[in-house]
Amino acid sequence: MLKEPTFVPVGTQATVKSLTPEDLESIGCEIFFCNTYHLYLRPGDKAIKKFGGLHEFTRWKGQLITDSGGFQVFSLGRDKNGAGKLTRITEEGVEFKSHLDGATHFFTPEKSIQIQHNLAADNIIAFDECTPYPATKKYALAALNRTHRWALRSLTEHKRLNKKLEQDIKLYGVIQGSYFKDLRAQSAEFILSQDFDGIAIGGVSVGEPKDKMRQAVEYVIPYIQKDSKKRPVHLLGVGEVDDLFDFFGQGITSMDCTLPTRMARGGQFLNRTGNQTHDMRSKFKSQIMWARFKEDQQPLDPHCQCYTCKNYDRAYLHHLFKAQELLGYRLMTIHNLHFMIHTTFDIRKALKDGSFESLKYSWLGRK
RNA sequence: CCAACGGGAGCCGGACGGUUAGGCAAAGGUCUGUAAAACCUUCGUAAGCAGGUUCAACUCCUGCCCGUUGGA
Repeated sequence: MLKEPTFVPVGTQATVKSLTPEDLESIGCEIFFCNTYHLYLRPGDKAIKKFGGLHEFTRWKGQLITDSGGFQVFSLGRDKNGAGKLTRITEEGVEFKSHLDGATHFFTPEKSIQIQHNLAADNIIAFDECTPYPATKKYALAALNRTHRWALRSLTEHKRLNKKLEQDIKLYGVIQGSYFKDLRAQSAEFILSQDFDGIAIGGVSVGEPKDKMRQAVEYVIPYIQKDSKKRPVHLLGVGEVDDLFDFFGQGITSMDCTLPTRMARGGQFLNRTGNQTHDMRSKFKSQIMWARFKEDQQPLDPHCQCYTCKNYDRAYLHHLFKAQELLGYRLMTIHNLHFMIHTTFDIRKALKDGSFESLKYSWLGRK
């Protein structure tokens, strides 16, 4: 489990795209996030179980956490370029149409937990519904209550399997409630009252404005801070640079996000000094393919100590991306993850020695 | 010298007597539990040259130029 603020890279298909476990280790990565739905479809959780689980399969020595498939209820459930929805939700569970071959699969909370035990990450997540945005209060409430029932079913199945398989996997329950203060409160109280090993906050960063996202999280902060068991709290799917400061400072212990790795593959790199702007969304990022970097001999970020910045300049990265060379993706992913993880390390340190507020202000220019 | 085919945007390229397919490249943007090495904008008023036919020519006709291939 994660006791200190931790940034969790996403490696949906049992790989953080383009990186080896050694790369991850050298970046300072302690844990990454795999996906139940994707690995169930391919190569199949049974196949991974034969190898002794994800650790053996991937050769990754650090921690792992698997998502339950709950996010795919949302992401596959929305129309994508008119391609149509791939899910159907009932009380029993969720029917998925595989994005790979269109075959129908049915996920229940029990099934998600069974798959996750087969995958055997250190930490797993209860099956939930990531409610779309915007949602009516009526729908959000119905989805919330269903997610709570699924949480209990997940918990029961999880305990049964931990005992049966003599495993010590940790289960996170997920707080939902969309953007409604009372629903978030209700969900926080319910999830916290149950015997989960960890608490997750879900249903944010699904297309809403940033201030709404921040507010939805802040609705539940008081509850998690009062948790007598002092359990770790994972914020699902959040991880822009300013989010690290906003949430790690308030008791969130971990968050995962695809953004640093996905941005890297699109040529965008994180840096502290790149943009003269107060817009947090673009303040810390630049695009290596910008014409201005064609002959730039500086590293991506002059302050960065990552492998990429210590060895290569922007002009080379610019070239690699223009030529769509694979090395570019790898070097850029190393940089962006290093940036997120080491910024998180700085936050850890600052929280311990009391300098957090000034560190945050120096980055964001606000409290 | 003869013959066939061809000549279009920075490049590739289909269609077609009337509204410039589509790519690539270029310049920007977007993304928060990865259907994502993805997606979205913008930008292209171009037709070897000279004439002709036509209300209208990238398209049809004539000549020339250039290229490829084959032949003498």
